[in-house]
Amino acid sequence: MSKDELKDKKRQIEDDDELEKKRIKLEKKEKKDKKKEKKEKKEKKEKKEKKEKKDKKDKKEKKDKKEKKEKKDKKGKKEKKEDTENESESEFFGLVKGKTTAKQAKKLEDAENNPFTGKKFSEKYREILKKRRLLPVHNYREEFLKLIHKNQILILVGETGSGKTTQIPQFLAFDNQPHLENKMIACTQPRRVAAMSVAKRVSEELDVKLGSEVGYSIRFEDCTSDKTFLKYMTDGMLLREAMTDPLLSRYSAIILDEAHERTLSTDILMGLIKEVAKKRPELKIIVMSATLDAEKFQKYFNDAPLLTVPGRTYPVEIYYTSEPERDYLEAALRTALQIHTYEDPGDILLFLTGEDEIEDSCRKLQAEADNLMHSSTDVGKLRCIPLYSTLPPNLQQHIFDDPPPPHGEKKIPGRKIIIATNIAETSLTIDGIVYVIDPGFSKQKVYNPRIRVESLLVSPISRASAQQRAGRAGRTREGKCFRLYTEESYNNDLIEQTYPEIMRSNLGSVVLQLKKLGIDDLVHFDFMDAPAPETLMRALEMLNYLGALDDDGELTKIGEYMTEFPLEPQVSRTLIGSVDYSCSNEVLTIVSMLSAPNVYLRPNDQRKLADEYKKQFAHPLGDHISLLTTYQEYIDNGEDSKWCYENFINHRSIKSATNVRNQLMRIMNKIGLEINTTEYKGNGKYYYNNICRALASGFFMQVAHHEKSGHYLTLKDNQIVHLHPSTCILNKPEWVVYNEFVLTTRNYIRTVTSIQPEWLLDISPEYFEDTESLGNTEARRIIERIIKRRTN
DNA sequence: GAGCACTGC
Repeated sequence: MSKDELKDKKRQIEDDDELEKKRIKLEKKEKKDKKKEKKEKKEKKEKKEKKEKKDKKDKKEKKDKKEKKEKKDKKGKKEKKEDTENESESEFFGLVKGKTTAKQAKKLEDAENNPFTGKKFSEKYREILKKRRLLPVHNYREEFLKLIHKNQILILVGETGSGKTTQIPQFLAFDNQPHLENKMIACTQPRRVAAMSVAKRVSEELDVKLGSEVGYSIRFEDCTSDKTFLKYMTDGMLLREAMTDPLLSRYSAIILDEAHERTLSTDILMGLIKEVAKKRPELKIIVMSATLDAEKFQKYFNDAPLLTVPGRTYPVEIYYTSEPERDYLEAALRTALQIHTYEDPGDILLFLTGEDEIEDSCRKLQAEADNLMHSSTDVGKLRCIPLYSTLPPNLQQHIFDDPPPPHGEKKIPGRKIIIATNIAETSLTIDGIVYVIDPGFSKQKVYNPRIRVESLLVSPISRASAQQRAGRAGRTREGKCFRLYTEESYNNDLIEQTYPEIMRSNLGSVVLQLKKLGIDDLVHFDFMDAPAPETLMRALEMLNYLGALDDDGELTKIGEYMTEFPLEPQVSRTLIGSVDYSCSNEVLTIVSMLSAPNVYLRPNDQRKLADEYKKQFAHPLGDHISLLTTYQEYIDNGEDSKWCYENFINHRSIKSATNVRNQLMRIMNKIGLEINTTEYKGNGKYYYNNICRALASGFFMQVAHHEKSGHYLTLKDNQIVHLHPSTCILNKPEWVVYNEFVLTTRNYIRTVTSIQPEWLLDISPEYFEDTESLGNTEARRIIERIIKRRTN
């Protein structure tokens, strides 16, 4: 095991390097291609550029006109007919914007030259085109066009394999012709990889280079140019853009894909876009979803029409248990062995809830299956493969391995079983799965606004999830899904849809974003599903204490700054505050480390050793300083992957911290926040003191006091908490700030740093001066004593 | 003396 893991680790590092190399190669290649193209296209380009310049001028004029008009419209609510008339004048090979037909588009697609580039179509293009036309969505092109001509908003439901994500934006491009107006079509995705890979695919389908006419935009990477008219992006990225351009004026159309996933960003975007639609009647909006929950979307978007496109999947037979299962783990493993013994060849996908559970089950099942194989000549080999997000990518790759070869004299074929978290329900599709085992549970985030704690709870899944899971069995041929609950339970106990994230989260950053978007009345904001009022109140209250909102609920200067950072409010407040404590350079590092996934590796069989290595970074003041030291050591050692490996540091994680750090630093420069540092003298007392004060300046609402009774109590909520065992703090300091409250077997506070109570009163007198709210605690009496001393 | 469903800016 240990050797394997070490190997895997090495491989992981190598993989990273290889990726880097590949990327460089690609970049080089792209440069070469560019040169070639340049030669070939010089003449054409020049002509085109002239034309484009002209067009741009025209467009600018139009824009100006438009803006003027919009202003007028605001005042007098004049009709906007003229606008659309102007735009329909621009022509695209005889296709009139907003009036095109599928036949016309087909003709352009079949032409000699690419209508978007003027370049001759490649052979590859024609091959792909043939396949594209076999996609189910293709039969609905005309219908789609008719609907989008007549309506501003369209709901489109397409099951897996319909081709909606790749085709619909292209269908729209021929009709909407954003390139003629220097505008873009945006298509949002909940995940980065999806945005990247779909953009790549579509650029091939349109026979253009990725990043030119078709591009993508995700955090840390903007792969677009001024030619781009079709942009795939993460939903969070579009939301970011909306903060500086609330009318989304760069876009002529917006497609929200995977809307059924109801991420925080999609939900906010939906509310926002509904508003923008009123102000921009020419903006086209398509909301795409995979489930049959379309009615809700229709209703929300003022009874928008619905287009349903069938998918291309195979039927899946569903089996329920006749009695409820007491122990879903035991039942899952039993079912897996039964399938392996009695069912036809085909791989299995088993859904469990978390890393530990998966690793345990893998071991158990592997042992039992091996036993079975040795004791019976009718059973083949079973290979168990774990899958969860924190698994290194090279280990994740095993899910694509071939099943084990036939075994024994009877040549019984082998089978693989993938034991996965919810990652296999949304993010990753695995082909070749024929059997799905669904115990009906997943870990879900829940938020308790009363004690302001988010935690993960194993909870029953929704019917929509159950359907999604079952569907995983029918991607390559007919499959079977074994649900480890009764049919009655499915119908009566499971909820229809998982509650959207917005109803299960701390809304601090959401509220801040909405304020920045100019939404003043949050309580009456048109959410598709409104969050609990108490959650909103908690968020407003917190932002007020942080100084991001004034007492009237208006965004302050500090609040403005905070919205610039892709960070939780407490964290961005800390970063801004650190400038005043002359340590923004160090705090920048700390918050970047907090943003990255845990950097400390702890391989199962080397835990003690790993802990020993971690101690070299430990600092008596607390874990935040340890993070700082770790990062500084990493930099001092040349950002070396070997050094990481030898010191049990996750290279990928710490590399992502450097990425985040660079981004945050750019933002600080942009808004004019100084990057400063306190001179390190002697034992560094002032240096560290300032850092701890800065931490308290953002996290003063997350303070715990070590009471004489021996345990820590959080201030205000008076929860009994324990220092998380991963902490580097040995002597329990009397006062601490914590980064995270984690609720597992006990209440833990994680990533903890020692502070002084006097600081708290300096930082936020209004939060602490109301000492009654601190409860009947020692902490309260100490605070009261300090106040008294100060007034004297 | 223990964990971390999954994402995103």
